[in-house]
Amino acid sequence: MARKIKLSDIAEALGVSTATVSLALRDSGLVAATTRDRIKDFAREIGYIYNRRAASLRTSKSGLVGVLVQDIINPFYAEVLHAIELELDRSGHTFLLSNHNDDLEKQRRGLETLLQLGADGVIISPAIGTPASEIEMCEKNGMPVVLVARTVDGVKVPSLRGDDAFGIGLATNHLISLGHSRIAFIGGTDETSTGRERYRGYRVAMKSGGLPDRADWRIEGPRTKRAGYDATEAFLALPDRPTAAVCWNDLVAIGLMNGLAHTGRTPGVEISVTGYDDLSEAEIAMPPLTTVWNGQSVVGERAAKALVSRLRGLESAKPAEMIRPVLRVRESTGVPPAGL
Amino acid sequence: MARKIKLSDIAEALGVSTATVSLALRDSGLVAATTRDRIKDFAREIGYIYNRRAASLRTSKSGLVGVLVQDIINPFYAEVLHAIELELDRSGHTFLLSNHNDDLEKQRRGLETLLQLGADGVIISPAIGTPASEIEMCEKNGMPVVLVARTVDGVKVPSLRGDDAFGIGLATNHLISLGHSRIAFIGGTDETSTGRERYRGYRVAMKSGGLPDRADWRIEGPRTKRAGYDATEAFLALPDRPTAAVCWNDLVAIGLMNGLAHTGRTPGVEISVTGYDDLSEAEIAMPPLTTVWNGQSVVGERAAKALVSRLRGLESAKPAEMIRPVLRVRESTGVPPAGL
DNA sequence: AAAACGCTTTTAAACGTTTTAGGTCGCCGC
DNA sequence: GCGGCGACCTAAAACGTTTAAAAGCGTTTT
Repeated sequence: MARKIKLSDIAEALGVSTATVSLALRDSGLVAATTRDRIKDFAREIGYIYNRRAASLRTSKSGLVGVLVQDIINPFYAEVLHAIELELDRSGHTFLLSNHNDDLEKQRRGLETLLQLGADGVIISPAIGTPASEIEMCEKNGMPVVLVARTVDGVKVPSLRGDDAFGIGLATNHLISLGHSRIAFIGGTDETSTGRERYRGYRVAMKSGGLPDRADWRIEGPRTKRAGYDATEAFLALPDRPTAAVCWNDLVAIGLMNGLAHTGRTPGVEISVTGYDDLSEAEIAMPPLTTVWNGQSVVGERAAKALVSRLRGLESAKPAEMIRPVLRVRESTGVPPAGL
Repeated sequence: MARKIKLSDIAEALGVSTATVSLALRDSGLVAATTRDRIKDFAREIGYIYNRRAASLRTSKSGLVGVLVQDIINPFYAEVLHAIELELDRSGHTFLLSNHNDDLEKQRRGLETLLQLGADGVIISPAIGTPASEIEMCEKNGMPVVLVARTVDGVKVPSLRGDDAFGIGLATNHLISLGHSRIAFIGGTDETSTGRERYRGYRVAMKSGGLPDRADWRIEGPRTKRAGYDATEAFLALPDRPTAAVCWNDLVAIGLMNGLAHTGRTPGVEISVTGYDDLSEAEIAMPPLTTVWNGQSVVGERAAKALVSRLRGLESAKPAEMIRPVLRVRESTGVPPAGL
């Protein structure tokens, strides 16, 4: 590979100064149109590559936005990310993706790397147990933060997420109105803000429906298909076996439905199951899954917009915003089997 | 936010030169242990943040590695990415993820951004129709490339992928040995190297089993669950309806199985279905999916290793490497129904 | 004739590191 | 008392941009 071409090479070849070249390449009105075209044509011709590190050293803007989530494999995040990417593309930012797997140390390293790279801002779904100080550290160093999907107590940065308690309430009430009275809650953990909200939503709905919210009908666990599948046995062994299960998310629900099917039971007939998120997969699951749309596209889009507006210096008006979830009734829920 | 702290701030406060600080922070043996500790302690105390842009401007090493794939939502890539990340982490590189959705223009922008950022190298699963010149452009500009999952004709960079023709042969032969003679091929496209290889593998297996490889038993399409689901109708309407389907990947296979289930058929009994990839999901699908492990973890790991060794200046010995796939027999395949 | 003006271009400093090529100092052996 | 050595430290240039300030220049105004 030949030595890298730089502004001064162009300047020299064309008999102008680097300042002119720099301005011309950025379409500044300060340089004459003919000069500009001559410079741009020549630059293209010799394959000049703009050096962002040098530029950003000078301007202290990098055009980079970090995005840190728990797990990029989770389709919920994948949908959020897709929306974020679309929006950041539009505003000319490059996005730098990483996952932290709920590992605080890994998250810290990720944020530090972003700081070192001079990222203009970061959108993060914080790991379990993230202290407010971690977020403040970023802000203090001039890297604005926007939170998605989860929140951190005691931090005053924009935060975009679905109204989990309300959403789970929709699913629970739907089951109650079908006639179920024994309803389990499967998957997830109380360690996240999301977790506490969802479980709370379930308990509130149960209580306000005059039903027991028995702690022994709660099965905690990871938030994957595999976890839902693995919970099947525990679910079937529950005391006064419930006739329905409110699942943490669609993945758990689909895993559970597969598990039930493997034991010869038909989800939606013998056992009703609800999911959460409304992944694109929910509709074609077997049976199609009753679930709650969690606004992932809206969350992603607004988060990106909130960050971009902070970058432009317009402090975002609303520090936190809740997206209202929507119930999607399909075939995984039905009336409880006769004779209970 | 206060002005950013830099080396010279530390140097000044401690009455040493920036050179000493720079060396000390990087644990150079050139500075006395006591000085080093004093500097490092002070740096930590005042919250110094290393400026990588400035450093890399000087060293022309960025520590960044770009990873460009078709679609991060696809769990196949997700598993490859996971392996890559693990490996790059180990070698101290930061990875910069992007997807191109098989859009050549988007891929070009992605590569250009990486070049501008001074990425040390890139691991890419090239978009459909990527010309060799695109890859060469990167190489020419000092950014080494490693290909994963797909390859580009006429390019001499390391390339890591599964042996698709062989793998699909395993699945097809498995069906033939169960007694199936009418076998469809569902999903994918001939536009990628992978596509051509898989279809070729199917045809070779059919022919060598003495069976017809009818072109009208091929249903092309996207490589998603939804596409598999949507192909159900077309599959059921195929002339001399096949008793089995070799699917492009697990996603298509699971979609098809769900589709078949929705029409009241039992996959694995009335219709045998094979997948490809052996995603973690395959095992808990309903029914558990017979599929072919595509070596995604191995592909990712070796790709990262190949790139790292190129970065270290040891040109990788083998330019292309094929991972040998493995058949995993589960319950989605069985003997054809009696009376055909 | 000088001043003012508009348009275009240039000069030169700055951004925060790394690294080369010394410099200083104390000590040793003579 | 000097040369040499080792250990530690530093001055200064370099990396490739951007940008504030200034300058050049041809025309017009005063």
